[in-house]
Amino acid sequence: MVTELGRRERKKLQTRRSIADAATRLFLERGFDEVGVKEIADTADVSVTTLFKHFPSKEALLFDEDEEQESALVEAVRHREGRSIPMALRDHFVEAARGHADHPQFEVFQRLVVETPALRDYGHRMWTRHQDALARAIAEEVGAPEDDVRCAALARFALEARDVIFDRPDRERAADEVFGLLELGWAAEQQS
Amino acid sequence: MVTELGRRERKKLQTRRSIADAATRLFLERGFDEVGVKEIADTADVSVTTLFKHFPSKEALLFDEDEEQESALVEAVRHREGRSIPMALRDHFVEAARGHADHPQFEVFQRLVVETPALRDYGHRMWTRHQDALARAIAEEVGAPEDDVRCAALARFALEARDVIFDRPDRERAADEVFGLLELGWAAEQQS
DNA sequence: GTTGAAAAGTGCAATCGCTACACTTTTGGA
DNA sequence: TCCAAAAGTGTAGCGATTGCACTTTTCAAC
Repeated sequence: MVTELGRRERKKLQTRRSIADAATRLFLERGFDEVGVKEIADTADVSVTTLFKHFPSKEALLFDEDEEQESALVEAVRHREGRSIPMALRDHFVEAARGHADHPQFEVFQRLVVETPALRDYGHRMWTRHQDALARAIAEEVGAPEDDVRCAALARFALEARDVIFDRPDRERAADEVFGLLELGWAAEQQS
Repeated sequence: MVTELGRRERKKLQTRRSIADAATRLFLERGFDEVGVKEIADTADVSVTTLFKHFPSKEALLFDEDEEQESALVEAVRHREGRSIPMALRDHFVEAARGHADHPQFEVFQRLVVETPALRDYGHRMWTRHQDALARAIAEEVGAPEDDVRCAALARFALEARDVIFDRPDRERAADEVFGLLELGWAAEQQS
């Protein structure tokens, strides 16, 4: 079902992109706190009002399109080929980290986020938004009630694990240890 | 070493208290977003400048003095009388919840925090600040290096556990399940 | 094709949290 | 007694965000 979007939608997406692009470029060049929304709007050749019609906050300008992340998490739990759920999630994170290692832009992006408190917080909040979706996927996978506590906890822990692992030198080993912590407790009282 | 603080310190603490009290009262009466810092300052009979000399942000007005929480966490890990660390933390949370159940003011306070995104976020950020201290205490307890990954992960998970448990009807059972998830994985590869 | 309503964009004024600045008052100790 | 540090004040201002009234563009029904 390819939704052949008309000129209107196309233009809308276009201005949205041009705003996000301008913001990302300026932020990377000079730092989040050193760039005002006015300047971003000017660079993208739109009004400040328009900018805020497209994005709910200054921080949101940098975190665009993370719907893929959520579905990727859910997929990781679903198609896991015999592995336990914690191990499947571990692999998912490790692979994602490897994927990012390719693009050198990502390194700079991460650096900016980590070093700017406002962005660090916003990013973390966006990330943990996936908790419910992930918990539901896990529950469905093991036939538990949708709001099972253990599933919710595992989802939350897995999402938090990313940050714990992130600032370690050897991330792969860190991932092993952190998810290893969840593995046994999860296996007990659980069929898969 | 009782620090006999002089008139100056006493007055400072006094204005600080009167600001915090005014803020708390107004927030509880009308909601966080419905009260401006100007009004709080006026109520406490100080200038806005003075208010911000005592508190770093509007949110901080409600979360005063949580240094006790950190030491309580560390103590829970230290004096645990044979229990495993996850179980000691579980008990600590359950007891804390029971203690709060006594004061009915606390119910209202919690309600305000949970229902106000800005406060929810701020509270969570303050809470997770304890991660490092807790992780160090755990590491010291089991003789692991100060920055051990498993210790850091257990600390983070335990702190996050509070929120997972909070909105469940039967918090005690929820605590059992959530910390049970950590128990086995922690016990493996660990002497205590 | 024309037209009319919805959607996209604009510019301005205002709110609100927060900070810098220059200033007065208070206070504790030498 | 006196002085430097600390506490407090008022104003002016910044920057993100919103509401409002407005113009322009676009789509679709007629």
